[in-house]
Amino acid sequence: MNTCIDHKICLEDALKKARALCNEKGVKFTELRERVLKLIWKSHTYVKAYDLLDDLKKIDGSAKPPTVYRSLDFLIENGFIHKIESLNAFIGCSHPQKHKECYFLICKDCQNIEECCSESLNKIVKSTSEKSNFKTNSVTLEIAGICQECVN
Amino acid sequence: MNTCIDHKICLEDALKKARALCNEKGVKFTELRERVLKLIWKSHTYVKAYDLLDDLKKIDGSAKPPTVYRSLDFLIENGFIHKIESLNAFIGCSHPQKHKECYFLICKDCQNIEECCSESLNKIVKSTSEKSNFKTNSVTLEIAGICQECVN
DNA sequence: GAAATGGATGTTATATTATAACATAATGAA
DNA sequence: TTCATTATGTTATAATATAACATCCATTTC
Repeated sequence: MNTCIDHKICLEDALKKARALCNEKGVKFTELRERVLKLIWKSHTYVKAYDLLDDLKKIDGSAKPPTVYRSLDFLIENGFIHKIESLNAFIGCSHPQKHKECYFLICKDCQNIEECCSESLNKIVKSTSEKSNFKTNSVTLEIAGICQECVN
Repeated sequence: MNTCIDHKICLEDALKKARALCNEKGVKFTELRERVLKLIWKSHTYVKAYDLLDDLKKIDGSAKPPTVYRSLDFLIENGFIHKIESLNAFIGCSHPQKHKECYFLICKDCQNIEECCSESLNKIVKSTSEKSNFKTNSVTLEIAGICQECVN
């Protein structure tokens, strides 16, 4: 369940964390990257790359696909956003400090995505795949359905 | 772990099951659809739509993207193949009779994909998402890594 | 058997998602 | 300052997927 009440706080929080982590890692949180992260955090709904591009163009008319995709790559690499594979879309990460395997609850009604972590679920997924003697590198777990708000 | 020894058997088995299920359901297993299913079952590695298209063109020079995508849609709808979201690729389903939620072990080395089912894992995923009062419709669980063969 | 129906396929065009390759600018280290 | 590196700009194109309309073909209904 999404606990966001004042979304300004989500946004500020995400930017603050990103700034801090970039500092810590010695990577650059450039104006462009910040802009893109802001646009992604406009809401809790997922965002498509070319919609981002349209938004960016309003600020900088010269923005082009690589402008967006490079920023997305940076933000993903550094754990500030996630790609939602089943939607070819992107969503802000709510805990980039302790970025690790998480899963996503994708509401088909309101397009909100909730990012969740479950240590026990992680363990079970890993141990299940290890039964097949499979060496796991990454797990994509995306659950589509209807969120609590929309069920009611 | 993939137990395929004689792949002809996998292929024949898949075709037989598809024929039987189409009969049962009263849907048409046309020549085109059979061709596409055969091409997908050429191996246990995942297949990309436009590679399929190239293969199809060798048989029927007039094949075009919709030719492939329509067959893929049919095969997915009827549970004969799966789409691998994290790869934009397709793979045959090894148990279309009792088609249900399964997960995929995707080897980044050999491109083989193993389809697995775990009733207990299913249950845990569902119950975990229900804790968020989320009404689950579909689960995408794709695990990338190195398969047993390739580890050795 | 003719006509009507609906599903499958053919065909053209285009939408959507993403990257390659090379040019230029900005930043920071030596 | 020069050099190296990283970031961004720019052009072009690759890769993935669907819309829309035409035609064909099988089945049924008369």
